[in-house]
Amino acid sequence: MSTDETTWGVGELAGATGLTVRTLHHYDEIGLVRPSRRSSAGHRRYTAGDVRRLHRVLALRGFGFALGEIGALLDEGADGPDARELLRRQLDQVVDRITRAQDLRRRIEAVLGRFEAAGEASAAVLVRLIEGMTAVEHTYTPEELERMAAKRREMAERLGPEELAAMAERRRAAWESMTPQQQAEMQRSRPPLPH
Amino acid sequence: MSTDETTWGVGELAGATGLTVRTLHHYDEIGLVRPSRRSSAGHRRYTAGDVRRLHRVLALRGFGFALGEIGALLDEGADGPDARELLRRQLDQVVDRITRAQDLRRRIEAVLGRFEAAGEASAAVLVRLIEGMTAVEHTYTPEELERMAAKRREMAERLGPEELAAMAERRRAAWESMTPQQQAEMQRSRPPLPH
DNA sequence: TTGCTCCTCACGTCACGTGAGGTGGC
DNA sequence: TTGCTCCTCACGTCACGTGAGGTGGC
Repeated sequence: MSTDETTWGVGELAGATGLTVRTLHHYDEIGLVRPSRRSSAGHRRYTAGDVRRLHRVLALRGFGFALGEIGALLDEGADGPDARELLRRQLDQVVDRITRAQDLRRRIEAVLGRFEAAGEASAAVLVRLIEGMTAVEHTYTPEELERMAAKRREMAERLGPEELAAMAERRRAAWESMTPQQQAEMQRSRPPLPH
Repeated sequence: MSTDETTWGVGELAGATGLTVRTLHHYDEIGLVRPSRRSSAGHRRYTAGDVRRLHRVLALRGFGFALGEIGALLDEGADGPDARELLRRQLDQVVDRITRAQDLRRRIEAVLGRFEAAGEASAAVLVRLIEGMTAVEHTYTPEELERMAAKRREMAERLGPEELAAMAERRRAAWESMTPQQQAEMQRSRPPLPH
């Protein structure tokens, strides 16, 4: 049995996979995908086995795993990470990402609607609109928020953007008149700010 | 008119906002929110105006803007960024994030289902399942993919995970038997891999 | 004197991007 | 000899986290 001598250069592989050469260098550096050979000039030579490993890496990467996790999954002994658990955690994270992104989307669309309704397109107007939507909401329970949201939707049909901005301004002024302790009190139920 | 002398310390403000002290230091460093004063000992003292600015920053941050964009929005002269455009771009990005996250969610759920149906819970099985789902799909048109997906769903009911893994293995072997040029040819329509 | 808060460096994170300066094969 | 690909440092990105070592007010 002689070993199969077909190997690929880093540029060929980059072209075939859509990766950059730098990315392949990186995977080599961190030990994720190492070319089994080097040419006499020190150039990386990837064997069929290396290419196979690379494609597993890319498949796993497409599922959202971190490079470290991918390495652990591919190199596992009996000790490796619990694959099932890892996958479930991935799922939880994605679901969470979806939820928060959808929430953000609704908020952006709401502001965008009011913003485009406003005659003036200045950044100041935008800031006030966003300020108005953000400031007090976290203070209330979900049910209260729902009622307020409904009320606000209703009002948005009667009031123009300027009046809404004025209201936000009043809320802001109220907030600023509080001591930090009172502010903290109002925000107690609030989780670390979204990222 | 005498200036209002009420000021807040960095710790107070951190407590009230849920930020860390380090975050406030960071915002100071990059010039986003600077305390107007320092105590004789060099401690940061935030005025009501500073606190106001901080809250605008947090409101904008909650809408997904980068700190640099927030600074530009708050400090804009007539030259500042086009707020409307910025907001629209935000929306586009979120919509895109949602789409990709939902797609990933479906793929994870599909693999998770097959994985939990499989008796063996090893990482190797997971890798093969994911490999099988990823490898060839990018080669075909959306319609072909749809047909294949239907076929696969149908087969998944008849075949066990081992057989599916064996099929993935055959696809992989076929892929590896190609030259990089042929592989590139097959992947030509494929965008840079998802991140 | 003991805690507590505050301060300023300064390196680490994650997955590479982007030059900088140089060498080898066609 | 000219291009082209390849090489190895090594700093930059983004929004902070995390000590390290030290000072000031109650």
